[in-house]
Amino acid sequence: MKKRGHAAQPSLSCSPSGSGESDLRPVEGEVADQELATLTKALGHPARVQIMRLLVRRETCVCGDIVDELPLAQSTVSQHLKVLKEAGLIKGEIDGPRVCYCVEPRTLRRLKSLVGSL
Amino acid sequence: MKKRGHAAQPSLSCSPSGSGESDLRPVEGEVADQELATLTKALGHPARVQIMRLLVRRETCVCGDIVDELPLAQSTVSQHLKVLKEAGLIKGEIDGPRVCYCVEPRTLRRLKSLVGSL
DNA sequence: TCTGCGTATCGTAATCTAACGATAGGCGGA
DNA sequence: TCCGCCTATCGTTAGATTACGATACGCAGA
Repeated sequence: MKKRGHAAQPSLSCSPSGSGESDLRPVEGEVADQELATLTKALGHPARVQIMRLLVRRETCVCGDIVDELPLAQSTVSQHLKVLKEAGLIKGEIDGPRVCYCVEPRTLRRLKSLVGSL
Repeated sequence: MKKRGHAAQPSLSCSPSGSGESDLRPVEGEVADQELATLTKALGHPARVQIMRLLVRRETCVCGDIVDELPLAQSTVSQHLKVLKEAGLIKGEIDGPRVCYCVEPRTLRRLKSLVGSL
C-alpha cells in the first residue's frame, strides 16, 4: 500500500453521466442469457469484485491507485482491468500520463436487470 | 430434445418455501466480496444461466428433463448442476429413481442483494 | 532531447475449466 | 431376483485462466 500522492485531484473526466435512461433490451432469451453469463463471468473473481467496489465507492475516476489497493502485481491488476473493460463494466480514459478508470453505469444497470430477472 | 414423458407430475418435493425472511449478512466487506465472486463465477457460463432460467420459470422441481433442454452431454450437464449446487444456487432432492432440482431462493436473493449493492 | 513514472503487453508456468465417453451405483418394475 | 432407466463419477483431452517478471510504450517535466 505505498502511497503515490495523487489521489487528491478528482479529475472526473468520466462523469456519472447517463444515469437515467432506461434499457429497452430484453432480459430473457438466448442473447440475454449469453450476456448475463459474460457479465457474471467477468465479475466472477474476488480481485475484480474488489476493483468494482473501489470504482463504485469513489464515484470519480480512480487512477493507478488500484494497484496499491490489491495484493497483486501490477501486470495482474492490469489484466483484471482488461477483463472488466472488455465486458463493458468499466471504462478507461487516458488522462495525461496515467489512465483513469470508472464504472460504466449502463452496463452495471444492465447486469442488475439481468440478475433481477432470475 | 428427445422426450421421455414424465414431465407431467409436478412432484414439488422442494417447495418455494422461505420466500420471505430477510438476510442479515452484510453486503460489503471481504466476506461479501468473496461471496459475490463465488456466486457470479458459478453463474458465469451460458449453460448454467440457462439451467437457472429453466428452474426459475417452472417453479416446481425439474427432474432429468434438463439434459434434454441443453445441447450438451448428460455428464456435462451433471457437472454444471454440481457447480450450481456447490455454490448453493440450486438444491437437488432425490425423488425415487431420479433427482429433482430447484432453485435455492435464499441464495438467489442473496445474489441479487450483492449485485444490487454495486 | 532525455529521463522517469505509470500502464499495457509479452512470454511463461501452474492451475482450473469444459467437454466427452465410459462406467458405476441406486431405485422401481417385471 | 434381475433388468432397465436415470444420475453421478472417473479419466482424459483441449483450451482458458491466473499469476508473475520482464519489457515496451507514451506522456510530462527537467
